[in-house]
Amino acid sequence: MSSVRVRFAPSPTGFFHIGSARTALFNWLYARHTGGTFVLRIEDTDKERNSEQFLNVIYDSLTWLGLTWDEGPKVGGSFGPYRQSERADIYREFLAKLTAAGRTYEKDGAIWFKLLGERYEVFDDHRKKTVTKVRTAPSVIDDRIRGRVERVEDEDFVIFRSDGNPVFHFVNVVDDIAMQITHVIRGEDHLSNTSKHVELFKAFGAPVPQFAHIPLILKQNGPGKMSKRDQGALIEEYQRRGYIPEALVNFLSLLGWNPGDNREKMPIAEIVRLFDLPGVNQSNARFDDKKLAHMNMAYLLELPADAFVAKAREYFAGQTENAAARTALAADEAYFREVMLLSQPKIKGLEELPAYTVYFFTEEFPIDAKVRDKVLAKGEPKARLGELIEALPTIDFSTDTTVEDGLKQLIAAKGLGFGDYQAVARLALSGTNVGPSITGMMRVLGRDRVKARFERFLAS
RNA sequence: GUCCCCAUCGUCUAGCCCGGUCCAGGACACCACCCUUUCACGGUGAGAACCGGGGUUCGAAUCCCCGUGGGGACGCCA
Repeated sequence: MSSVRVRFAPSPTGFFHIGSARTALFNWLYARHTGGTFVLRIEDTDKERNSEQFLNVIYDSLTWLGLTWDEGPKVGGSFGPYRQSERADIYREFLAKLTAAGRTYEKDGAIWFKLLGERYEVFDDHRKKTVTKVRTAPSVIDDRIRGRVERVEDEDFVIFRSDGNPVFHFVNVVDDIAMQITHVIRGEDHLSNTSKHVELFKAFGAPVPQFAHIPLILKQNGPGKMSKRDQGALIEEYQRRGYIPEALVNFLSLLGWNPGDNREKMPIAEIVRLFDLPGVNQSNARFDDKKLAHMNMAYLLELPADAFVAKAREYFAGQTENAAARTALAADEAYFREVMLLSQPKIKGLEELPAYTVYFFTEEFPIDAKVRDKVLAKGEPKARLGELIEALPTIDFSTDTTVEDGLKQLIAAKGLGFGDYQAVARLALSGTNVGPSITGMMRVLGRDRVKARFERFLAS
């Protein structure tokens, strides 16, 4: 194990979103790439806005994505506790050090961090008030992604609120020191905070960690960075919609990073092998759900049969509000499997499955009126269906190929084309014009059900 | 307003560090065609970009400067 220690430090103040997941992923990737340690630390110092529900969403989402942490809540570690709400003593201790060094003062009931340098007053246009500034040397940040960044930190800031709770900048730095974090990999929105953090590290006499500020993910439509309210922003939404976590991770890894060649779909082990901080882009990336969906389809397509059926079953089980899903789940297991495998090469996402397969599980499936009119308008579809019914006893239903052979014999005998039978048979069987191959459909439905549906359609 | 970051097809990006191999490559999306038993998958092809202006240089997507544009920060939120 290398000496690299990175941390992902979310605060449970809202649902877990894409941007947070990507930050977690890049930390995780760096830890795995270097053989280092990935620490999960919960920054829950703002008692007003935290909730256990959001905390569980963080655990669930990280676990679902496969971003397992080496130290943190649930798994422990030698630098715990890993929830800041449980580290009050540590913060008091560190505060005492700062106070002993003469770097703090009290104002309005809060404790402030005192910058070193000459003080002067100036009117701040933006905040519309007079503020006290300090002449300080610029903080130099040697960022592993941005390069050298200079920023002047010229105002004292609060480190303990008047309610006695420590503030983000303080706990963040204290914990990075206490947990011996070597690399701080976080969103670029923190770049301007970094000078505060550097001043604190220095005041503590602690080594400043390596910083790596990754680009932000911008919302797909409209200006600004992606926020929790945006369409498609929440990880749990993808979980609910049956996305393959590996596909989401693969997609996320490509938002701001690439392997240096044209490859996109890659196993996670390969991403881990190639990932490094200097390879991360400096510019923000716009989220593109179409590309994500495409990646998901690619993963779905190559899932082994057992895995696909298991995923499908899991997805259906989660759709408790969906009548089609409930009905499908109640069906015979082997039959369910056949239906799913027939559909696997056809769908773009698991969420299509209940509607896509509804007619396999019930006789009460909807008939698409437009398709019906279209099919009925051409040729003599009902006559063809009658011929099919006659031929049914001679068709071998054991495999797709035998069904196909049977159909071909009929077609040859009548001197017609496949298309003359396909559309009407499909309509009678499924009520629509999209679906798996007609031969596979017939085989899975079975002779009796096929016959009944053909006859019912003729009678209608 | 101040400070910081960024800038290649509509989008994600390769190329930039180490100027010439780039009339700029790949992917998603879109369009056309092919495959086909519907719908997809797949295949082939088309359209589509170096933000603008200066400079350095024999030569700049690549280096420098200035604009402009985009993003972020400026909380007793994190």
